[in-house]
Amino acid sequence: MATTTAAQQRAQTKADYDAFLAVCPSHKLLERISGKWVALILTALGSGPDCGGDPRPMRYSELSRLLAGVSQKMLTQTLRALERDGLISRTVTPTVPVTVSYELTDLGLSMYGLVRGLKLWAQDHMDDVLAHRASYDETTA
Amino acid sequence: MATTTAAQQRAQTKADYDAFLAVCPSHKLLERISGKWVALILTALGSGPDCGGDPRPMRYSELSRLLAGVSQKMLTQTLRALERDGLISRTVTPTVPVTVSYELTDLGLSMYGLVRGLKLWAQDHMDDVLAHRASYDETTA
DNA sequence: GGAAGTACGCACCTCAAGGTGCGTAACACA
DNA sequence: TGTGTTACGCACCTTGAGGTGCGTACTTCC
Repeated sequence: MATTTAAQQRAQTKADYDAFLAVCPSHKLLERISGKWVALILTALGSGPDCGGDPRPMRYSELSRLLAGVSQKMLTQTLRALERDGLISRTVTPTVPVTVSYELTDLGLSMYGLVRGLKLWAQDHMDDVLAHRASYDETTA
Repeated sequence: MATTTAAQQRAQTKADYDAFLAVCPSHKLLERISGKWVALILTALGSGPDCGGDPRPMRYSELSRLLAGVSQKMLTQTLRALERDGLISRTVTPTVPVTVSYELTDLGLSMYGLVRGLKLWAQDHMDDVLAHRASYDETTA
């Protein structure tokens, strides 16, 4: 058959789209930023422990205490991933027990700006969203 | 024992933090926006099929063809969730085969602005990130 | 008469993100 | 002697987001 069926056509289109998604920069950004602890870490490093100050380097144990819910494994894993992407820098000081501190790079600071934008939008509009959600559930139930 | 041990103290702090995360608006926003197809749908409805135009209502089948990778189940599920949150509106026209069209609400349009911000950042900085990632992998391997 | 479109619902399955728990080497403090 | 801290590595396990496939009720086109 020289003619392609509609099904074949759809499969091809879908494959093309998947390939597009695999290289799409926006998609990769969402993958990074949507990690469960990424935004929390960026915010901590970008605005200090009180979430209202200036960017400041922090130690591993300090982050661990601040983000009390994070497991050590996930904290390490997330920090490594952010360092890999050039968003934070890792500094080891060989004191008696080793001291490791993490700091936002310029690129990381720029991404923190994005996260802060998300936070501001959430503060402004998220209660609207939750109100809609509640009323939807009410009328549907 | 009247004194709390260090372990008990940590457990309490972690419980408090988990409770905080459960109601944190920013966290809820991230949960919504990081769905695999959410940003794609918002972008489609917010800037037309060519990703460069104006907001425009679209039919279910039109979205399905545009986002060629999405399964019918996920498309329906995501649209429902967005409708539940008051971000899009669903309109049913009882033609011969039913016609359903989806459109951004004002709230959804506002969230689309956020997504567009993410897209612009990605276009500007994501190759930096990927470059860092590649060089990190190179020196580590 | 078989294929295709319209907008889904439902049941089942996979896979990876994230969590849990244990071990470390060297030291301080009680 | 035992508990705590520092910054992890490693092995195992759970959970849920997302995917796959099938069915529908009606119609139109080739």
